[in-house]
Amino acid sequence: MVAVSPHPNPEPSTRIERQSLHDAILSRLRDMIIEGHLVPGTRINEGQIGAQLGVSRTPLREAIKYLASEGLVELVPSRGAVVKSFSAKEVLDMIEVIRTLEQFAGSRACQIATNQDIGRIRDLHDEMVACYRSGDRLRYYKLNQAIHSGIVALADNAALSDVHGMLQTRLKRIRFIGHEGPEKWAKAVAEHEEMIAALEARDPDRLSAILGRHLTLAWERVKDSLQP
Amino acid sequence: MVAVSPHPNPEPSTRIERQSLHDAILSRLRDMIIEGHLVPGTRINEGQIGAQLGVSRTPLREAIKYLASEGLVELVPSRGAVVKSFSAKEVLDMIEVIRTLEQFAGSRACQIATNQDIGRIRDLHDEMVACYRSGDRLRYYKLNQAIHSGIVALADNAALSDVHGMLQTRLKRIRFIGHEGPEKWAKAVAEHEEMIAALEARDPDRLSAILGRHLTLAWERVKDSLQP
DNA sequence: GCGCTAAATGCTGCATACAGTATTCTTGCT
DNA sequence: AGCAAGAATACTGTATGCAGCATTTAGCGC
Repeated sequence: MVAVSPHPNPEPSTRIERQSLHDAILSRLRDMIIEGHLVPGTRINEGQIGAQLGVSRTPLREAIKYLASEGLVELVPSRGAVVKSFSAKEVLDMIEVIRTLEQFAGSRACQIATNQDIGRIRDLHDEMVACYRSGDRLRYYKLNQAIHSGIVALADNAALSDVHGMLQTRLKRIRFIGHEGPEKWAKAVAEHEEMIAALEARDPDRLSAILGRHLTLAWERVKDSLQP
Repeated sequence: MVAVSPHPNPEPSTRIERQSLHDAILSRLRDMIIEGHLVPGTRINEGQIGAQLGVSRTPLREAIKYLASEGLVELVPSRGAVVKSFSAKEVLDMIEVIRTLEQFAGSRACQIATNQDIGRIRDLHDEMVACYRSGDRLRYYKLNQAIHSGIVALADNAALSDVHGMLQTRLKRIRFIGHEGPEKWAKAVAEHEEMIAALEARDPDRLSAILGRHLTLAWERVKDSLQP
């Protein structure tokens, strides 16, 4: 059983030719993992995926090595790459590191962000709230991520954005699955509102506290859908 | 000018055949970067390095992609990989993230580490002090790193160890160069002693404070040898 | 029918070959 | 001599081929 895609032979529809092939393969693979087309625990068949993407195994293997360093796949000697599957503890660990990073970022942001920077986050937030009201979950999800990345970016620390982005990417698949009930969703939106307010008030302690709570909620949202 | 190695033709002495070729190439490349044989800013000539290592370009390129994700090299389209060079701000940013991570790790360690775990860190510390007294800088340096990684490991958080290790790796080259004067070195050793004491006392606040100071010292130690 | 062994298949890991692009060198001009 | 344009070289990016290992399948004995 390979189960690489729900569509066994879905025409090589999504061929690749834009920009750098490496980057293109990379994002396609990431998407396939995040969206669940590549199920955790399954081996990546280079021949098959290569054919599906319309590239030879060489650049595909290079992209896989990159993903391995990102932690999305695991390299098993003589058996190629396996889509990494995360235990509940591993997910919790990631969330706790993200919490730490975002709290640090938030404090910095309160110090150095310009009003304009904060305004841009507020705009994203307003847009996200609109998606919440209209029930547009996918766009909500994207904007949610953008806000968190945005706050981290306000800290103006490349290494911070790097590691935060890496952990976010690892979690994307988990978050992508989880669909919270209406109460938790409402709570999440309310917390976001508080976050933005604390940021606008440039109150690092308040921002830190609310970010902490928010990530605890994120954990509660996904924890039940995970293996021990 | 390529300037890949100080020795233009140093016999292909260090051929590779052990374990997984991928891992072997990876650590060789990391060493070459950390030890300065591959100077920041220079392009990596796949043919030359491949010949030097005794492997073809294919697995070498795969390893390079891995290093790119680790942030040790940068991929430039149609020009291959360039050894990443870090500005002073980037280094400072990394150190601040490491500080945040280690403080989080330290707090956790105070809560969950066993006495035996802490004892092992103490042993490393004692060994390091011995190297300090005997002036064995290289071993001191290695043990220093091991202690910091060890404290992070005590937090029992894989994601934390991951990102901490990644940033440590990026900084290794910088640290490798910096040779502090006797006063700063003595100060560093004294701080380490305090760190271990705080850990043994399981006092997270004290440990956090000393870790913070220690990393500030690390910054002061290297900042002058960096470009703006 | 069940388990074991051996052949056959499939896949990974590495090397090589080739095409396209950047870089360097050369040549001719001012 | 200095500069520009074109040729020659060198290197990267991708595909393909082949050897070795893993897995599956077929055959055989019990």
